[in-house]
Amino acid sequence: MAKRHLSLKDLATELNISISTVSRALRNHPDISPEITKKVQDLALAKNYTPNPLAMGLLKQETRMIGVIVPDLVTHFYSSIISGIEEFAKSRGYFILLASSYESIEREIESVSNLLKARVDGMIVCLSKETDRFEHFVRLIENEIPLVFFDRICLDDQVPCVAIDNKDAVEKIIHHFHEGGYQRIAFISGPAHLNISHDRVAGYLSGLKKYGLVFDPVLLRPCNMLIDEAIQITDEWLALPEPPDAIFGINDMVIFAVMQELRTRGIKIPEEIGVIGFADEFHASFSTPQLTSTMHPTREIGIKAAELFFKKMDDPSFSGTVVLQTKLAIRESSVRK
Amino acid sequence: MAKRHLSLKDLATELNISISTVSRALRNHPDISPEITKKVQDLALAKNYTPNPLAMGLLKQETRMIGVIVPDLVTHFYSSIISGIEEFAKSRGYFILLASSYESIEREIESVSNLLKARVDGMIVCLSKETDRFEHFVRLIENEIPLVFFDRICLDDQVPCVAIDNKDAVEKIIHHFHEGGYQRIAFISGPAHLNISHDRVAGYLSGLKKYGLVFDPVLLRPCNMLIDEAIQITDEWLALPEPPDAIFGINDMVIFAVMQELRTRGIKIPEEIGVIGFADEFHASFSTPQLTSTMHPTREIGIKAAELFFKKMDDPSFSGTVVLQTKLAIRESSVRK
DNA sequence: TTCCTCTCCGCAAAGCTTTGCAAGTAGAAA
DNA sequence: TTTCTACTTGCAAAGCTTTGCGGAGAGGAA
Repeated sequence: MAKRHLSLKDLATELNISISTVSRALRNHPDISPEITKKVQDLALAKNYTPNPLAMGLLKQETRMIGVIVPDLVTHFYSSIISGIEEFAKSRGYFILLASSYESIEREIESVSNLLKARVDGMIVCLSKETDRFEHFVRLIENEIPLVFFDRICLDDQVPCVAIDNKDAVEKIIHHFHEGGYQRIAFISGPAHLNISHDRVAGYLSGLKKYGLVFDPVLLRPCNMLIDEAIQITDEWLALPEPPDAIFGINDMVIFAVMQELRTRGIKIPEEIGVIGFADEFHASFSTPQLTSTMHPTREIGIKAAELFFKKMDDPSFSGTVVLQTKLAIRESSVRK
Repeated sequence: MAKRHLSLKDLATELNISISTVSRALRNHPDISPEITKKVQDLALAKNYTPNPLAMGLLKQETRMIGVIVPDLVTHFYSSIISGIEEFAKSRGYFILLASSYESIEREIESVSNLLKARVDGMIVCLSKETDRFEHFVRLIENEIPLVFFDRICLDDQVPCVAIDNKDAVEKIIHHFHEGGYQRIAFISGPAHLNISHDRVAGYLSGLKKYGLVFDPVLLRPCNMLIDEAIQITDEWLALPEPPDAIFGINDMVIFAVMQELRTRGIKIPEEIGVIGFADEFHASFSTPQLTSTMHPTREIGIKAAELFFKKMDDPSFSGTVVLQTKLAIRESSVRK
């Protein structure tokens, strides 16, 4: 199809000198005379020569590509993080090879394998919601392939991770609800094996305790992050003799589903039930009522993850988790008039 | 850093045969005896050998990577299309190299250049909103590098394109408003040089005519797709002696800004002003009131774009625009009770 | 004049794969 | 026994770049 790209050989032929001289001239090697150097560089510029990354990669044993695996591409949370990673990577001359696990561990494993086949220099990953075993990542570690996790993390004793302060984030939510006079705070959590779930549950328990609220096991429900499930749970709570007066959930999906269900049933937010989500600016601001939510520093997460990635490249023994703080953006859905 | 990947040489050394024999054995070449073939394949499987794409690329003059340039990564519209492209590409054994133009023509040009340096086999692109000159793409065409545009397109006499039926989409909107008794329909369009703008304007004009509505130039405003601008335009319309009774806009951003402004001013949707957007399911369904909107077949756009890409690879002379139909999802924001 | 020392440039290998061609062995035919 | 065919396998080049090392030429010193 495409015409062949220009190579050193082409330049060398045109100038009637050897390939190695051209190569050296382009890198300003002192062995090469100023005249030839100039002639070569001028021609390269005029003809728009760029070195062939395949050849370089073969030689240097690197592709300058980072594999990025996310649960999905369309959720704002992930696309924003990807955007951050991409920006930082680009500044270092690296490209991103994107793969989606579609929240499935099988496809996650497949993605790891595909990226490996593509010879990426390393990977930045957010676990799928199903991921409760990690052999596919252990294999990477054993082969000393740089790896970084973000948000949903594991193996953090060996792998650099970027996470938010999940416990603190939930305590902030409890605090805010408590201040507004809400008493029975319900939490739709995620799959138990995910760090974001149990860290947030920890925050839920410690938060309740801290503010002298009673823990009712009925009001803590794990879920698989599906809309129908969230609606189902909401229904069950509303059927309780003592239903909750506040609900928060583990992500956008879940909490918007709750809001819609409450609205369908004519339950007023925030008067009857206060609602808080983990959502992004755009969604939260344009919903009605505007949604109080924990704001993730998404772009920062991406940039930090990329930063750790390069650190890991330089120092294979590097690990440790960077914890970023969240901010509770208080809007209408949790503030009674 | 990472340990070297396994190569044919490693297998050859281990089996005490030549590299070429290993290569042939893996591809079931008839010249190789069944015993050796089996031995090689077993070892390759056991050791998890995968061919080095850099070497293959160098040899075959292809990278099996497609460069994808979008205005941004975080808008659902684009991420969903990317997801579609990725899926189709993966099924063909291709990877995607992602780049964002951030709606800037300079960064778009830079991205084209970066992807070229990375030696992608071709590109799939959605123009930035600023893009009103196309030399950077003409250069690709001249070098016979496969190129496909989607949504915001140009050079469609030489480049395969995927677009939606913009004119028809807007006519549907006008039709629906008209049926609901709305008379003064206002349209916040986009930059004049984009096809999506002028095609939709064409639909606006033909739609008004078709349904016997008067065209008032004041109610057709181009904008640069910024929130503040949309709010500003809304304000100006509301200050008119005869304000519009229906508004639709060129994308999510714009129309949510309008809704928020109307809400701030206590103007009832859809009773006083009907509103329709070009938005995605998720946003539209969870807003209040639920937003009537033109649904893009985003995933299909992505898949189709990828399909055309491969067609273009096979046949360099191929071009032509595939037009996909939209559907107007009627929800609350445009239906008076 | 002869030898030494710079200066400047080219050869060749390595990194990995595919593939045309040459070469080897074994068996069969003469 | 000799020669030819058929069957297997290996050599080497190409695709592109970097770099150690060897070499050629020029100039100066002895």
